[in-house]
Amino acid sequence: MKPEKESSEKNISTEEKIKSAARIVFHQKGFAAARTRDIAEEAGINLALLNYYFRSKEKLFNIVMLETFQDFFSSIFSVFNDVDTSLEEKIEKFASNYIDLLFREPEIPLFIVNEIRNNVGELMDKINIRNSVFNSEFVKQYNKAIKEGRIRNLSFQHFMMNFMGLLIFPFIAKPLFKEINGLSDVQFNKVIEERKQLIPVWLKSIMTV
Amino acid sequence: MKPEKESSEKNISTEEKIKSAARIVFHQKGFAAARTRDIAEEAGINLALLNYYFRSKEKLFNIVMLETFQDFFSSIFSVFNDVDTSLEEKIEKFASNYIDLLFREPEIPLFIVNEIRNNVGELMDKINIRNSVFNSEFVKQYNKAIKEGRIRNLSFQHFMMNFMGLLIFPFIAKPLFKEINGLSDVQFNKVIEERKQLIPVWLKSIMTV
DNA sequence: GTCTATAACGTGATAGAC
DNA sequence: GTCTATCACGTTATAGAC
Repeated sequence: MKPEKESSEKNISTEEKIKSAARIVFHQKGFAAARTRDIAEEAGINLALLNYYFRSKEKLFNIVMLETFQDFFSSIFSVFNDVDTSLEEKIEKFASNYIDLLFREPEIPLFIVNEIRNNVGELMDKINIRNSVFNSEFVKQYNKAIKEGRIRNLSFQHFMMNFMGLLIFPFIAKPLFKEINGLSDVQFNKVIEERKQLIPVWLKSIMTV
Repeated sequence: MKPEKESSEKNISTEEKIKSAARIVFHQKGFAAARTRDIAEEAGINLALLNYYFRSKEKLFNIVMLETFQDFFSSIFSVFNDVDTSLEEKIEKFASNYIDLLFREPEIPLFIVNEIRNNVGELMDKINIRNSVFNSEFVKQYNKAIKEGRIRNLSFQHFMMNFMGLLIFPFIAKPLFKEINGLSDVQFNKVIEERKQLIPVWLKSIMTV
């Protein structure tokens, strides 16, 4: 009775409708606060169909979560593994690309961070992010630059915390920053836009102090 | 029937027991995923007592949230408004104090950021953080330093995003950093401990580039 | 004030008609 | 495949005895 190998247009379309509705609702509310009824409504379908296609809320969530992670991290590694760019160019390109990505999907960082905490391990194994990072062209170039004395001998751990903190945290704490500085959405985005250029400059100054 | 002005030892003690149990559970799981049964069990009391003292899960949550915010932000402003320290000293002291605070209560940043998003406004008004920041001694010193040309003309918005991002983000993304770098809890804490000294140095180099 | 028992409700999931 | 109606269960909240 499960629609496993079906390929009629209508079938695929409905399944995708549910999945993309689930992305929206889960990203916004997290697993616990999201209701299957919200997802069904967002998708414009009946609640029963959700269970027909995905069997349970949890199974649907796991699919959404895994896809979100893969999307999010694959966009990182495409820049990190480009063999034709220097370390400095990678940093600039990454900052710019990543901020664009966060403009498009600003809820993802908080979603990822929350659900990692509730999952720990089970998920991490599936995407094996550790190896992807350490075998990347970026890390090789980073270590080479240190060996050649071109940048300060700062552990990659600190570098990553700095880079991600500077890029991602403003999105995570967006409502707080907006309130403190009295910014509209447009003004906030303008401040973030400036950071595309600023963050690489700041990182460079940190690395060469 | 409500225990409004009661002051017998036993009464206060039970109310406090529930509230501090609620802090623990809410901080860990957020509002939606926390169950009143968890809180009652954590407090070592009967579930009915929770409703007797606080009327509802939501009312209890609002109290916990407000107190958490006040604790968290008041610890900021005590450093920011010390008139006897320089800008540089405030940055050093704040970094050190704040990291110690986060060691003690590492779930708070994620809790705050999540619940601000689900609340927006209603909560912000109550603590009026905007005025507290802009009237602080810290901001005055920051602007004075710019006017005197001692530091770069970088808007306070960016400075705050940088400072908070460098300090707080590692705690928010702790499981991710631990996994990527293959760190134990002890090793992770050691890395963070190093940042107490490093972050002020980095900020200074950013501000004088 | 504190407990047990239970009501009232919301939510995930399924049966069965079409 | 899609819908309506309903079940089954977990959770919040309350009534009432002590």
